[in-house]
Amino acid sequence: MSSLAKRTASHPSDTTGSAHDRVYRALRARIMYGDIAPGEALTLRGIGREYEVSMTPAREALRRLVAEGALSLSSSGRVTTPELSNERIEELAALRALLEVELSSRALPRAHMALIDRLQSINVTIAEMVSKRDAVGYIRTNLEFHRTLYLRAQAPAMLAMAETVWLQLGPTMRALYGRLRRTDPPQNHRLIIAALKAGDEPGLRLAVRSDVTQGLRLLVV
Amino acid sequence: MSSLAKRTASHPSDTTGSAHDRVYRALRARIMYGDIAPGEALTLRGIGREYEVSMTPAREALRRLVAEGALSLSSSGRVTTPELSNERIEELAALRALLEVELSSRALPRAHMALIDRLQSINVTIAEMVSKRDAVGYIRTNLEFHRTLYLRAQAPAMLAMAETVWLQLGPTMRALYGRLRRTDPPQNHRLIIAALKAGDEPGLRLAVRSDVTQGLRLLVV
DNA sequence: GCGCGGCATTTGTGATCACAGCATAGTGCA
DNA sequence: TGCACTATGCTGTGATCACAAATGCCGCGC
Repeated sequence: MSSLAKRTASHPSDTTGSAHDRVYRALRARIMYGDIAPGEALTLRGIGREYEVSMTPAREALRRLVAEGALSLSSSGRVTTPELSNERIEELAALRALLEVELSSRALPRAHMALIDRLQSINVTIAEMVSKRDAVGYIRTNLEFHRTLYLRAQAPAMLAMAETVWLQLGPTMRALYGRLRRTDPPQNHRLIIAALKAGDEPGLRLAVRSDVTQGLRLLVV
Repeated sequence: MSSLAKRTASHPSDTTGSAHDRVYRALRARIMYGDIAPGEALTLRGIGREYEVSMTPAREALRRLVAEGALSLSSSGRVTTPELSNERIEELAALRALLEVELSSRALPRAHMALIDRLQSINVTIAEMVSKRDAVGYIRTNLEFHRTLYLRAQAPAMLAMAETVWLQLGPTMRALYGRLRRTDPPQNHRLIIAALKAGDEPGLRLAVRSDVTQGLRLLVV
């Protein structure tokens, strides 16, 4: 409901590229950052109306997101944002651990001071989001922290897979960060930065695994 | 060329489901099993003519495959099967190792005798494909071996990711198995089966890693 | 023989439409 | 008052068309 209003207001009117791609990017960001609740239905004509395109580009954007696992397709062709089972959440968490530990490990030898500064600055923004109770902003900035680190791994295919997992967890993540009350500082992020500074690979792997796993553990009811 | 003729002849006319899904499944199988050479171009109208559908389902099938990384999209919208760089091949091989070692490890405690028998029988078929010099059949049966094992891991999201990697490597695989001349028995598969029988997890991880990595090493020119 | 410019064809994109299936709300009956 | 059924609207599917851009080809000039 509120997301509908926000959505229309906050459209940056990104007119670059083709229509279906514009719709795709907009929806992808909204899903990955938890702006859409699990179980919400998306219709072709609704999307088309919202982004001022016809059904054709809306359909392409939706099907692409379905192909990436960001949306689920009912047997009758209806598209909704998925409600994940506990087993699926655990599996996706395991995938995050597997992929992101490897990515961080590959990024470690290339981590200069400039990168660490950048990560620390992102951490400050995360703390702001926490204090503002901005769930979407929190998720977005948190993932930006991870992406910034993993970009140094020079492994585009692996990073793409990790982002696909984030996308699948997006709608569920919102439920998580609504649940955690305490204004916790990103403690695991500090451990990650410390391990990067020290060049401590085992420590880095452990810190990344903890950061990725721990939040999602709250989700498993 | 020859694949064009074979394609038309070997269509099992799978009429189940919607048109775009039928086209998608057919193309996906052909790509994954190396029936299409790297760099080959696919056109909307061409696919439509070939599978007797209009441009709309053809476009959906192609875009879905592009979303999964099975096909690459040029800046002008042209769709071709990708020609992978060495870095990309190495990265995908690393992904295969990462995912499939984990999958096999999860499958190990659930591996009954029936599964092992099944794997051995698939191995026999692989040997037949090798002796028949049937590259597509070899790749298909080889992947069936892996899929049969990983299905026991009860990790659908992880298996889907592994299959996505197979899909991305598909067109390149054909070039590989055209290159290896010797009629080698699937030695690593024997090691995998032996480790399964013995319940030897470290041995299993090593055998899977070797099997996945070794073939692709030949590809890196 | 080789390179370059212009044209015809092919290609992807997006809009629109007809149609069939599904969901839901409303109605009638017990 | 409760429930079953029907009908209306809504949804996805696939075909077709108009359009613009890019490709590839052919011939001309050097």
